[in-house]
Amino acid sequence: MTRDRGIRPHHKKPTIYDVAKHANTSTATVSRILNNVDYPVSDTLREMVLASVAALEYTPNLIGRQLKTSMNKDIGVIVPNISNQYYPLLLLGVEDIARERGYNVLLCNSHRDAQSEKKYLEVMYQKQVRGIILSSVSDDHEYAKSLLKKGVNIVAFEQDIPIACSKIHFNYYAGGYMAVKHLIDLGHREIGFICSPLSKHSRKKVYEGYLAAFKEYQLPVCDTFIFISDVEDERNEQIYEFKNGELLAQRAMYQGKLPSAFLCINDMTAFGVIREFTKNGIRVPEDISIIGFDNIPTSAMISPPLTTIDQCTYAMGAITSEVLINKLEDNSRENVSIMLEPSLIIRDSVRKIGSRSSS
Amino acid sequence: MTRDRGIRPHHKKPTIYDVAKHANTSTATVSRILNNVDYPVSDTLREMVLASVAALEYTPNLIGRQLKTSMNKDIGVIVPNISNQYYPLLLLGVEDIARERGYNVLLCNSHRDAQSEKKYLEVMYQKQVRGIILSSVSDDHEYAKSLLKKGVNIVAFEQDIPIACSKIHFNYYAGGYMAVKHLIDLGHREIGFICSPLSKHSRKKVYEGYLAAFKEYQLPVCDTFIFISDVEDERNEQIYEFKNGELLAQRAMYQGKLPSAFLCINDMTAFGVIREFTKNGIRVPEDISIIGFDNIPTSAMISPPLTTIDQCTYAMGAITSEVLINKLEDNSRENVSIMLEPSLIIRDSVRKIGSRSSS
DNA sequence: CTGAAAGCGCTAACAG
DNA sequence: CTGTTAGCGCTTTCAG
Repeated sequence: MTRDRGIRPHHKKPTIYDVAKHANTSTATVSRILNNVDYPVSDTLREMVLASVAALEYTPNLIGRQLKTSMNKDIGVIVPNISNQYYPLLLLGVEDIARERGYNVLLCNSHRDAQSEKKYLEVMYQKQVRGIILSSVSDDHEYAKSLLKKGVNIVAFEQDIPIACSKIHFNYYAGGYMAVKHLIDLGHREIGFICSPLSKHSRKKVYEGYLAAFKEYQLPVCDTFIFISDVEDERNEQIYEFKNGELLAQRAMYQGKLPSAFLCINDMTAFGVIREFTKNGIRVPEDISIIGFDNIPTSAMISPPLTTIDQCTYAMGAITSEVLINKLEDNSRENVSIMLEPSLIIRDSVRKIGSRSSS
Repeated sequence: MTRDRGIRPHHKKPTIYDVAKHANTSTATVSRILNNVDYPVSDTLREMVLASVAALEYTPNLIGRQLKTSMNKDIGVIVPNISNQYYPLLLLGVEDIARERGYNVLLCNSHRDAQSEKKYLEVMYQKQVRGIILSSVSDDHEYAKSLLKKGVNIVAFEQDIPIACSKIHFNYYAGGYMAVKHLIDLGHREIGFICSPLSKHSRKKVYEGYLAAFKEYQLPVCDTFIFISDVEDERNEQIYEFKNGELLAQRAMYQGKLPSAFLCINDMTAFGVIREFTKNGIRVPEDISIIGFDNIPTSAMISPPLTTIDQCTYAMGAITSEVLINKLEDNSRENVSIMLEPSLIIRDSVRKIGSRSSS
């Protein structure tokens, strides 16, 4: 006997039972029709059910369905902070692919707090999310590891996390190298480096690439042109990077001699550097060339438009999303480790210099 | 008799039944302990249950809980496009309050497509989301209205949507007025306006405020200084606004006489205007003053730092979130309509001019 | 203080 | 082709 739910109060949402009753059929039939399974249903019934669905304004309850099927179509994304211009682009890539394949995105900002990160991971797990894109800030990977063991799929975004999952990397080393090579090709020999603390893997790699280019061209590295700050402000990284650029540019100026070009660890820092130089009458690129890193959207919109290294952020997001969803839909897939390559975006903040700059 | 689920395969997640069995008690007790309800439970049992939870690494399944309780702790947010610098800030405000009050955010980018918007609304409804923050792009409000009728709470963000819900507005009119007043106070008399099409309410209001200030000061509006483009590109608004600024600045230059100052409809447009002028040897603010609108983060980081109207985006997000959650937790609350006021951010892109500029 | 059992809305055997 | 029914994991009466 069908369960009798009695009269449903008016404010309650209609369920599949209501539809079945209204169409004089069973919930099984309704479910079959609604899910478009290739299961034979008579046209008469189909029409009636569809009519009832419309009449009752019935909408399936995904919670009920999920409880039954354990089919979850969400992917969780944890990023440090979406107000950093970098992440929205990433997210857009993730979301576009997700939508294409029928997934929804659950976004969480960890605010660079390991506590928050863990809490969000927990919530996602409790919500039965089966796939997570993690741009982790935590040093403690135990929880992520345990999720993996529990069958959650994780794709690590831009980090060397010692857990067995797919990883999406960016070749920062090549980016640093490429930037310096470009400068050298344009005649620069004294090339400085402006950077926030080398506490992050990405920064270290850019720096290594920077050094490698000198070696490759058998050019001397001049330590006095390397400015690396030693304090970090995790709370407000955008402003921080900018201010850091200002500060180090100032320090460089006070020191006396300037190189003919600077590589900045990211575009935001480059903005600060350019601002500080401009303020002091040092023109970019006439007096000094600046090259950034990241290619955030605004880098094309400042004066002068910034020459920079593109990180193909959107594409990274799209690929990350794809790797994760592929795994979700075919668990036999192997974990992969993908590294994306930089490309040089030439704009107006670097100039060619004819001769070796006087020393 | 308790349902016997038999032996649970190893890969399956432990359920509350497993915990109960392991602790030699009932699911009711486990549930009570886990939910911290003030229900008397003996210390012995509590300890045993907690031990079992730990031993089995049990994590409650929120889907089961939600199906039972109809308690959903998500709030949906639909924005046009998060890659616009404006929205991440908004979202951060929304999320901070949400987290504080135990809610999670479901983010969706409508990409300014009414179809997408509706689809996301549907998905949210199906997921039993009870509260939605909607920055709508659709002209068809029928679906939103129907959701309202079905008990979903909606807060409309920055738009005059004809449905009975709470609304959060920004006083664009006052912003436009304030910007022009600032310019006038600094001696400017010929003040131009650069804007994308007046198809949006916000732009119209800024324009009205712009005009109102002239009236207030009994100054003539000079139509030849007003540049409003007539094509819109919804797909890539950031770049579009920038290019629009470049284009209209160019048009202004070709036309011959320039005003002493321009109000730009948003910071991105101002970036384009500044870029175009700078490229052509017209200095900001020495030769022409520029004031923006929005106060996006990068507006402080360009050269010169942009004087602009602050839209307190983060605060708007926080308030929106609060209004929504208040309603969710106390449905007797009345709908409110809140308007936030602009404030002037003085930086370096506007200069004082001593005398009336020669005509 | 504790436990049995009834469902929340849905799908999918399984039996006609 | 159609319908009955057993749960998915959880909370919460209700009865001890």
